[in-house]
Amino acid sequence: MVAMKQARHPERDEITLIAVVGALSDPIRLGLVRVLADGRERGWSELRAPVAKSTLSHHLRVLRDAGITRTRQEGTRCFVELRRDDLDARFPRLLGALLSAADSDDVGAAVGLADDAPAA
Amino acid sequence: MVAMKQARHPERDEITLIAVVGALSDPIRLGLVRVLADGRERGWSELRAPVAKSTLSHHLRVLRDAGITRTRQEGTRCFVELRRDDLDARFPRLLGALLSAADSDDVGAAVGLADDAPAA
DNA sequence: CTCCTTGTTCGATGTTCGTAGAACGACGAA
DNA sequence: TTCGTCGTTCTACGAACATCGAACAAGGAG
Repeated sequence: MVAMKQARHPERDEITLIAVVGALSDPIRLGLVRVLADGRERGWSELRAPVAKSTLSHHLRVLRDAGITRTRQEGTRCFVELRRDDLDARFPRLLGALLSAADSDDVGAAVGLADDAPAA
Repeated sequence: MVAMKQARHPERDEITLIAVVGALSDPIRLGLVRVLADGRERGWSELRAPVAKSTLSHHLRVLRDAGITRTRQEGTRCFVELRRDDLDARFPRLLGALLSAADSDDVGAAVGLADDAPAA
């Protein structure tokens, strides 16, 4: 797994609003964030999205580059989690308001968890 | 002024989160929203943005189409205002959190008011 | 009526984005 | 070692987007 060369995790202070909002303006990515909203760390394979795996990898990279998620590697598996603390520190109430709004609109409903994943 | 043929104002219930977030992922548009955040209605000529007038017209249309602003015509002049009530009703706390975040990042600082415009 | 101002629309251009498939590298299992 | 799995990167393509200048239409001012 070519070792994630370029994909850095921005520091908390490097997170910009435009990058965050831009990343969340896509239904798939917002759906992924909704799935991660319970704070639980998820493996790639638990995530279900109606796109090719290369596309999913791309979306997860955009989220990571924007500072919205953190990725951890363990052997060949990768895990993602929401950087809720950093986001709340940087932009108070933004993530909460966004998630509430996403729930009421049911944005990214096509994104979900695999059947064998632990429930929220 | 070809009478704004196609640019409709979506009803409150037609406003979607994705359209709102997508519209606000551009620094110029977010800057415009910041300028309008005081609730005051502004004329086109009061708005200062580092883009050509046709581009400004485009950005204002995107905001209008997303349901973020309302445009009123008076003779040849146009006026914009924020649809704060509708946005707050549709997505509680979202606009406030977004504006606070935009202030802390000083997003769209290049957008402002003309010198002769009434102060905020 | 004749300008002048104002904002929209059109056409064009260059860029970014979402998407997919193929090839690759790293790890684990047999 | 030989596979098979997993995720990334490369490459490519169409769509969407930001931008501008020019042309245009509707009013207002003279």
